[in-house]
Amino acid sequence: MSAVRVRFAPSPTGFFHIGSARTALFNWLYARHTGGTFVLRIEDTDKERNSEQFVDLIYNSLKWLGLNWDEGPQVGGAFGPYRQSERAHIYKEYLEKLKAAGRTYEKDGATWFKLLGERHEVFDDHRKKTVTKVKVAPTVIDDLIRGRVERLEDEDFVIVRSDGNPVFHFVNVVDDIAMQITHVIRGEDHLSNTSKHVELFKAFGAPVPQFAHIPLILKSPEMGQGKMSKRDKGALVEEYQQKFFLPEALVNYISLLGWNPGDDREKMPVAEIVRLFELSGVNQSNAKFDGKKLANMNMTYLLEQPAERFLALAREYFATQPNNAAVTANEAYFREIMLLAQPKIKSIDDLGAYTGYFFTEDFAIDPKVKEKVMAKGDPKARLAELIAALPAMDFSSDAAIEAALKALAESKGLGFGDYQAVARLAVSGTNAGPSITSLFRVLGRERVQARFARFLAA
RNA sequence: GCCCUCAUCGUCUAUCGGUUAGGACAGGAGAUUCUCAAUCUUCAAAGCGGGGUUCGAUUCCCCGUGGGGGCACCA
Repeated sequence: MSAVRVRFAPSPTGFFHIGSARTALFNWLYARHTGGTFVLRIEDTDKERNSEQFVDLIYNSLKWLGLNWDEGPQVGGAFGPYRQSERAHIYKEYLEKLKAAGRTYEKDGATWFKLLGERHEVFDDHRKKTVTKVKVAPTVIDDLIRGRVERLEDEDFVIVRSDGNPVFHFVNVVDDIAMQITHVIRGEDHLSNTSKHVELFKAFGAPVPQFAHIPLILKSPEMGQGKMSKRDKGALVEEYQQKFFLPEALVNYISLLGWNPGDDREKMPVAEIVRLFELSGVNQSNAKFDGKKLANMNMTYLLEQPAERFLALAREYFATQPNNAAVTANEAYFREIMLLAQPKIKSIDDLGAYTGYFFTEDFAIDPKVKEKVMAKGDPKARLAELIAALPAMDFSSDAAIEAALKALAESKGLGFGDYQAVARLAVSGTNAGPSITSLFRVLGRERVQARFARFLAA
């Protein structure tokens, strides 16, 4: 068996979305699993809709996801160039082969691919025009995921437009031949096109690659009906990058859309996915995208990040935030706060909201929380007692603070909770956060004291 | 309209003809806790319909139905 060569061939006509990422991932996984070659090819033949900005986005998204390519733009390879806009001479050469074989003709200024068989005219009432049908046997597609699929390809089709530009079906097949692609792994939306491609491969006398049409990713029920498109919220890889999702969490999640390891495992390191990935394990039905499950996956990854990685991500995140008080904060202070936040947040981009009050005295008091806290007992009195106790309190550790607070509560015949809620509100403006003892210790006596006083005065 | 394709909890999925149809996310309840999360326990939740084949079908076949995709001088 010859070495596996797969390709991911996006067209830079829009943003890079989850569906593209999954197609790229499955190609990459298969290449890595088999020790084959993963080729990146940019299908930029549609001059109208292409943009260099989208080309860069493809590179950036793939790199962010960790899907490195062995051949393609930026890295080169023996079958370049890897952008279709630079391969015109190759298409010309292949077109000549087809012409020489008598498989083309000119009509309306375009070049058409000629199917073999008897011709007859027929009126197509859906398209409302007369078309020429060719009497042919059905094209057989042997698909690694779908099984045997037959489709009647019975009309000649354009391969070079009247403006001289070759069309997708043609360049796609030429490139797959020229780049010696062995497995075409792509979305099921291409299954109907595949009969055209198979006929072209045969016309070139080239071996037909193995096809593997993977199921599509559909909108989640909240997003509506149909396949997920670039316009859907949450559909763009870029969004997750900007929200500082962990790329390995996204990769893990999308690997589970249409594939599974054959047992109950879901969270797996990518190396394990590579080890287990088989095309035969890819299922046939479309999957709906579930942002909640992705978010959960991201959280579980976040929880187990080593401190240094988490801190690096946190710094990257704060660097993009307009309020950069956290960026200029004392290094040790920043570190301590972030490590308190890590086990609590669901996503890196919660960090701003979750830790804001550590970095400014001008933090908001949540009115709903305030109402709730102030309704129970006599919180102002508790706060006054805390203020009185604070100067003598041992701030050296969480345990010391806890002991002091418990002693205070006990001396008044009250519970820890009677002090905790109001203290937290005064010091952070919210009811969510690290333990009150950590809050005291990290903020320090002076800040706590000042915030208590300010809260009482307000 | 024509062609292709798919069909298990709300969602992602397991099941190689015989299971109390399992797991995960989301949801409910509880435990734990100084709050909020996390965590743990627990509850609810599925074989689209109809025919076959078979001793026995979620599983195999057919027909419906429903979903998805495609039918360009887009990719």
